[in-house]
Amino acid sequence: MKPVRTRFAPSPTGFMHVGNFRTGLFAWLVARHYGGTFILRLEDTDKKREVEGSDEHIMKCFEVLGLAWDEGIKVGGPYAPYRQSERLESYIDWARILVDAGRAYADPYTPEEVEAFREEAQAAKKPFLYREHRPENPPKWKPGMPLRFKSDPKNYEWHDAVMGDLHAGPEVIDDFILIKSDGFPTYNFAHIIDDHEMQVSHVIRGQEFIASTPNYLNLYEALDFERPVLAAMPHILKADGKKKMGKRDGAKDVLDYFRDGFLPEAMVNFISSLGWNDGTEQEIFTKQELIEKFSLERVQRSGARFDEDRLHWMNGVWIRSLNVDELYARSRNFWPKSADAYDDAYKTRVLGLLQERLKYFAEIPALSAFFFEDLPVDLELVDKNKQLKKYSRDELKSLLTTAQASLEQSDFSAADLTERLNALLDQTGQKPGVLFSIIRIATTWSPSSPGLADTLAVLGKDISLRRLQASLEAL
RNA sequence: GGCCCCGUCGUCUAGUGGUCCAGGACGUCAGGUUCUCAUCCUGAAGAUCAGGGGUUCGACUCCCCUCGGGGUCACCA
Repeated sequence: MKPVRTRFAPSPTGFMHVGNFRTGLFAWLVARHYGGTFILRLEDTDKKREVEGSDEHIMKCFEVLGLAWDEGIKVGGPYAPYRQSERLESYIDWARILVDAGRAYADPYTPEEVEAFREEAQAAKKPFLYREHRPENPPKWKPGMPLRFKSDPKNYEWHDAVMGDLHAGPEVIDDFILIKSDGFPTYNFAHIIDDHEMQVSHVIRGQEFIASTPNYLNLYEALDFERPVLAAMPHILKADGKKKMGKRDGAKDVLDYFRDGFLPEAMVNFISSLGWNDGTEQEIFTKQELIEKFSLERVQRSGARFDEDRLHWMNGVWIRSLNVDELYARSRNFWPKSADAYDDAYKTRVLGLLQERLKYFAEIPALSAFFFEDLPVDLELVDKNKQLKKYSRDELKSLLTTAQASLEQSDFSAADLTERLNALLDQTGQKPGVLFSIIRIATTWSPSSPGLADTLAVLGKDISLRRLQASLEAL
């Protein structure tokens, strides 16, 4: 078997969304699975659509999710350069070979004339086929003129690693443009030359290319290139597709998720689960497991919707699986301004309490606010509380006073706090629903918080007692 | 419009002729875990396998038709 070499070859036309990225991830997985090579190539042959900075963006997506490329832009490799705009001579060379073999010719028409042909076909409700207007004596081609492939229409059957056996008739094969008048090759031509020169073994791309595959097959023959393994990836659809699951993808920028504090492990796990599974009931996969178990044959043929709820759940699973120190190291950029005054040890303890209720890091400020600053007294928390609203302010105050007396004696270790809180239950004859609720509210003024004893232990004696006193005065 | 691809719980999916009156996960709902939120545990609802015809002793699985969705028909990728 030939060495496995896969590539991801995006065009630098904007940010990368989850759908694009998954294609790259799968190509990466195939390479790693077979101990092969993963190439990151840039298809920048359309200068008009190019968006500055997208190459950096693309690379960052891979870097941030921990997917290294062995050859490609920035890192180089034996088949450099890996930007198509820097490989122009190569395309011209192959174009000349095709011209000399009588398999390519100059397109003598103006864009307007071609457009007229197209409209004609449209009016007749027929698909447009340039070859029906193939000129009899085309001028000799030279750079600056559009060059077309002289196709040889025929039936094709081919195997797609994902879609299975596919076929198409000669009616879909046409004389497409090889080299544009600006001297740049089209994707249709350039990717075939590059894949051949770079020894790419698996061409993994979106299923929108299925329709043009017969043309590529025809070109492979004209060039006498070996066919690579072909794999068409189904699309990822919008989550809120409702009835009109129309528009494809619509997914967010991959980096947006990273900015919101989703873990690379979870992103890779989740994206790979969109359209792939290993046939067992396993849901959580490490990158290593993915590498071992992945196969194109098990990729789904139908499109998948991007369900953020499921991503949230999965990210939570990964957050809970990390130890706190590791988690803290990764969460550094997500703490609120008010946390600046506190040291790493304190924030790590806070994070320890947040860990099991965090879905992604961007939630940290909202969930941890009361650990860093006194929240305003909000009497509604008391008045709207199902248990507390049955009691008068004086009764509640009396409970707090009793608690205050006991807590003043505490060393504020979680163990001692737990013991005292339990003793307070006996002493006041109250249910936890009442006693703990009022203490929790009086020390956090937050609608929710981690367990009372743990929260007080992290808050510490000074802050806890000070807030208790302030609340006593405010009630 | 031509050609091509797809169609199992709301969502991601298991399923390759019988072990499926269809299994798992997310989500939802209910209950439990000394307060809240979350975690964790238990349970429930949820898919006439898009519909209709065949083939077969037997079909989610094979064939045909219909419907629905998507892709493509660029000097874009």
